[in-house]
Amino acid sequence: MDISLRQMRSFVAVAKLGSFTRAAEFLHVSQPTLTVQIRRLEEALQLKLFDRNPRSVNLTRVGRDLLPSFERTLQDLDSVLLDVKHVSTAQLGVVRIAALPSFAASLLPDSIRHFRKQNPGASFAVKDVIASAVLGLVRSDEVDLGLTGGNVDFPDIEVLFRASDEIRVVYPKGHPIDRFSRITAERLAQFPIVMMDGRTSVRAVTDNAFRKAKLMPTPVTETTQMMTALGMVRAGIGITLLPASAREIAAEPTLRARHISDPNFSRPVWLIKRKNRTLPPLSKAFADHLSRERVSFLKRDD
Amino acid sequence: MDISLRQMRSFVAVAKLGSFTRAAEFLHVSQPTLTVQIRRLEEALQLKLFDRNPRSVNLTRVGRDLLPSFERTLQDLDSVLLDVKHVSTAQLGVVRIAALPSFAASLLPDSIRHFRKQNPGASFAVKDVIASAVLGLVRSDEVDLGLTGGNVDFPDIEVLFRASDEIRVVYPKGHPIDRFSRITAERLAQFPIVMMDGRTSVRAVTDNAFRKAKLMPTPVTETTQMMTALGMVRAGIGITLLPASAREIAAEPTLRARHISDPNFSRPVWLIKRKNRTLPPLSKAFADHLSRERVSFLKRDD
DNA sequence: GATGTCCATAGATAAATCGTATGGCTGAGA
DNA sequence: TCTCAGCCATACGATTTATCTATGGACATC
Repeated sequence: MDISLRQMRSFVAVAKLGSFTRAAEFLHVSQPTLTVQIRRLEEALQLKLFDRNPRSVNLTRVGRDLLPSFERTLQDLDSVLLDVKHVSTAQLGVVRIAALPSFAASLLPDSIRHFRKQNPGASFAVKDVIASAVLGLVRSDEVDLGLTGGNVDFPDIEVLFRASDEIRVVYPKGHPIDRFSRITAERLAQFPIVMMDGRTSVRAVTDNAFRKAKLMPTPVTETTQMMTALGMVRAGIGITLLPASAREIAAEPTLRARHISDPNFSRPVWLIKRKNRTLPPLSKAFADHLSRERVSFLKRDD
Repeated sequence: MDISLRQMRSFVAVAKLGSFTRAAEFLHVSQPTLTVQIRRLEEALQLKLFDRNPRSVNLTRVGRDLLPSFERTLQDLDSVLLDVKHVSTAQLGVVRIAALPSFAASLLPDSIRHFRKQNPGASFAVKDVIASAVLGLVRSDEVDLGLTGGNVDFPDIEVLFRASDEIRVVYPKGHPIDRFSRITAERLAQFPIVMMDGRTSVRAVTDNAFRKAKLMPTPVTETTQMMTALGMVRAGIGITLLPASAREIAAEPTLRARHISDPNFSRPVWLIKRKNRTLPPLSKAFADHLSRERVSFLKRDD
């Protein structure tokens, strides 16, 4: 014989209201229902909980001792269930997302701001890590979503959304390249280029684009940070190639960033999750939000 | 739609064992039962809790977040229910009892010691107060049992047990009264008597006994404490009249205590409870214990 | 491609729950 | 003392819920 939550709620109601009839009203059930519930509870506990008289209902001492425990248990449970309700209706939750540092700095902040306008109960846990770490965090369920570039073609990874982050050429105003109306890989190769370090995903993309165009431009300098590359460009050392999403470009008002007429100069942006894993409602909502959102510097690949 | 404790237990079992089949074994139910329980729970919460694959069952993130709450709630409840079980089987509990100070010092300590030999889980809350306070504490449910003398004939008071505490005469060895084989009220009245204070229940009994015998013995001294009366007797000031239950008599090895051949020299001892109130199992057991127990200085009035 | 493992589904049966109608007890008031 | 009102307990039929057995379907392994 086991006890039920309904029995516990019935017990608390009768104890607090001191009457089966009033408790029945309160719980929207008939009075005999409560009689049976309490009797079953007493049978299960093998304890008399109430002393009944036609005139009054009184807790026995063991009933009185038991009341606070049951009450606390029910309150705890109800507060958990209320939280659950908010989670299930996507009113509350933590969106755990791993992203490449460039996306974490450019794409995510505005998206999160917009999303939180409509979902004030959303909080975010953003991990800005390199591409392989994004995959690792997604695989180990430490994050719900991953925002990354590179290869994501794995059997345990599902792509929710794909876009392109265009790689642009950045040069000082008045630079000779500015006179071309269309800028191609060949044109770029004619100028000294400040290139990103070989381990960065940007460099992987540009190297690949030049290889496809059968060109081998020589880097005049290599930098790890985009900010450093821009400093070089400002100083007139050369031009550079940076993703459109890079916020750093805006920090240098004397520089111009322009589109390159070559589809290879773009890196893919993937929103991924672990395959066969259900997203929390709020994370799902954020994923949908990202998919719907038109980000100026991203090209949608639908 | 409401959730049930069984659903919660099913959820925890499946989550911890990572398998519907193993959880079903563990809970001694069939596997489809668990499938249905979990589905119902998910419907009630409007949340997917598990990602099912034919090869593995994994908690979703919301499921993972929910698990500790449910687990804690169930553990709390189980520990309460375990306590309840011990209480219901009279293995555990607090016996709350109000008693006249004389009974609290004489009758109760040995009874409690014997009772605790058989019921090691019993603890006691003893209030030693005057008779009217005993009634008050019983009426207000602050104690389960009352041990008192005097009048207990009230409609809201139930007598569980009645005995008599014999009033004995106490005198120094070799005192002239010692030569009588039977001691009557008349014999007592021939000697100077150290009497208890008029407000004590002992004095009420002896006054009444002498009045019934149409005697008016004059007190040579009045004392409030039994110990003081005994000191007077030891010093040869007179004889005194004390209840057989008085432990103080044993402290004076040069004194003798003897029965008085007059049924009026005894005070009633009542074990009472509030009428229409169920006793906790352990308090009930103690009341039964008191009723069964043969106390040397108490005469049972069955 | 066959097989085994595991979860989901379907249908039948047993159990529990609930509401209506009714009975029984107690205390207040005539 | 009697009657009545108020309140809880009981009985019974209807509905819902829980459970089991049998079986289907998906995926991984060999």
